[in-house]
Amino acid sequence: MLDTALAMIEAGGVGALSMRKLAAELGVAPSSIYWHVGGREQLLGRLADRVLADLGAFVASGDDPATRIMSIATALRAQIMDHPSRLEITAAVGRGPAVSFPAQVALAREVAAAGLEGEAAAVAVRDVMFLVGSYVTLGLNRLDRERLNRVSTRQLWNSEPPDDVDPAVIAIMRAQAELDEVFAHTLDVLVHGLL
Amino acid sequence: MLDTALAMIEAGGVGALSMRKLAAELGVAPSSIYWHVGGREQLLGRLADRVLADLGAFVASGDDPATRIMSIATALRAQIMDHPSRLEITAAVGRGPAVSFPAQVALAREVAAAGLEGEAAAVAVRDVMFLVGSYVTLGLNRLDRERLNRVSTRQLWNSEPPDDVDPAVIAIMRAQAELDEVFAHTLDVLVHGLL
DNA sequence: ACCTGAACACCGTTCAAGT
DNA sequence: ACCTGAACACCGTTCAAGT
Repeated sequence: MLDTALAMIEAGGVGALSMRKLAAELGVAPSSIYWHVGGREQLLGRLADRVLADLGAFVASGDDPATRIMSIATALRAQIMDHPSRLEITAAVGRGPAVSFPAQVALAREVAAAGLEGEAAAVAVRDVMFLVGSYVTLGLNRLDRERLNRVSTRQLWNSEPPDDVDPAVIAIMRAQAELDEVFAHTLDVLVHGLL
Repeated sequence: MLDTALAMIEAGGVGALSMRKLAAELGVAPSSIYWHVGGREQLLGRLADRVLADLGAFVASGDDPATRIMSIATALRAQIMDHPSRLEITAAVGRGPAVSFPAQVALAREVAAAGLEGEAAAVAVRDVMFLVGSYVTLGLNRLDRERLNRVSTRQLWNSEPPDDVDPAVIAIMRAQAELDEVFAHTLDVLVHGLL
């Protein structure tokens, strides 16, 4: 039953998990599910337990400290964006941050290896973690609205170009912004600034 | 009617806007609303038009370029976090990014004033805008789950402290992370790194 | 111990019928 | 032109009743 629920979520997001549909899928009355797990919230809680239980450890790669730190941040983001339903599930029960804990610990080690201590080290870990966290949240929000015909700011740079801004800049702002690239660049600047 | 709908959203988020409740509030049959606006999505669309129509311009403050750029980023974030329903509404109809357009233009001006040109300028605008955007998204997600008893990573640093990490770092990680502070620090490092 | 049927209180949306 | 009532197809949840 947990597997069936997971499959529904993986197919259409947490919103696609319906108690009645799940019951139908299992060939059982909706009320039967309530006897077993006790409601939608608890069902998601069980799934969250599972997700958090098989969270892998993180290994940094690269030679210099900056590269190693960036490798962890990038790996965490990739891990989540590759399996968005995992974070969706934990977030739905208010345990989203827990997903990042192993990465946070790995990051703390690398930051120490880079020579940072005490508050400077903690601040570095936090800045990087929140950068990943916020970019991931943004990425998931985008997935949610993928089908909607969005009005991006790109279109606005096209339809209402300000006349006192460098045309070269306007031209670039009109192009598609790749979230991956923006993240990578920001991470680069941030990490080098922190060390 | 748009005002009543807006009031409902401001009180409990976009999720709290129910066609039937809105009808009841107006003392009218649900089907009457459909005659006027044609459905929930179009109602939100109308509200989004309104929000986007009275978007104010941005004025930078401060003397040096870095401060001025940061002032815009901070102001945009504050503006959204102060009136989360505005972004919620535009985001619900896939026009969330449009909210940041005036700030984006202001930012482009300041970046140019700071001496950046062409791609370097565009990259700077983008990095800063996405930082704000991602932090705002994270902030709104938090608002959504405010009532849920969240398991933060702080608690995990407490219950499962890794033994090979500097105790001083662990102590700080256990403390409450203020989103505002993390954002401000990351923005500072990023902007100075970009210029 | 486990499952069902029926009910309750909700949704968004449509549409023939009224005025 | 504007509004209603009734209906349809959904939700999550509860609970007495069955086996």
